[in-house]
Amino acid sequence: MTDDDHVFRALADPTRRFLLDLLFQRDGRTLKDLESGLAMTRFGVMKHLRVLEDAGLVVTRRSGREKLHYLNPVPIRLIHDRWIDKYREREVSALLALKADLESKKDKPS
Amino acid sequence: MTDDDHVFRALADPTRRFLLDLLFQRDGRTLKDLESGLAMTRFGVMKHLRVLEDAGLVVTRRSGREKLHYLNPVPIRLIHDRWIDKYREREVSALLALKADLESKKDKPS
DNA sequence: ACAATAGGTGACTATATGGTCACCTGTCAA
DNA sequence: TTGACAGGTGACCATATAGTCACCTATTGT
Repeated sequence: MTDDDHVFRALADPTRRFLLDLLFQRDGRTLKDLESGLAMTRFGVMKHLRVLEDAGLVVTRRSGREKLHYLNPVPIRLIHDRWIDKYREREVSALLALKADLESKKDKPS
Repeated sequence: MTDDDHVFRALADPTRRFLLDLLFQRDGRTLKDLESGLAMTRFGVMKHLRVLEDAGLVVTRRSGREKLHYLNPVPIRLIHDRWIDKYREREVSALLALKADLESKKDKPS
């Protein structure tokens, strides 16, 4: 439908989210590299990377016979801005900070 | 699969994103209210709201025979924090601010 | 040159998903 | 109390999607 539709459909699959996690840790990976971390054939991973690229969540650069993949955070940020205004952002940040605080105290109680 | 899976699958559908848009504009709406804005039967809308509620993107409160729906921004924020660290956040914010600046100048050229 | 390597395409199957309908439950107002 | 109203359930069908495979192209190193 619209353009952002690609982004959300791309994020709907757990394998694709895991690929983004891998690229979040370290950019510029090749298909072979990414494939090795997944219990799936090369073709499946390639299809997923194609979807991510069409969505603009991953950008690529060719280097010889290799294709390097990079994470593009812009679409993620736009999702955030769509449903979180300045008012809600303050609320949510405070809430999550409080939660993180409680979690840390649970780990090492005084 | 995991818990956040519900969130991303919920966001994958354009109708559900539109429902979030409606709740972003104004909270506390009833099913009848939301249904009236969509070219779909009541049952379709109800299914979508159910998915959003299971994902935690929408929270509800009963009031007599009505059920009021509210937007919960927390899962959205968690998506953001998953793939945007402090470093990338500065980059992206600057980029989007620049883009917004160019757009505004395109609208009313000096 | 040529074998190995990295990536790519189109077709196919099983399953998941969106949407509708017939029918049911609980609540409000005259 | 009884009809209208808001919401809910389970089954059903058409389509979209994930994953695999046979087969193909381009680049590298020896």
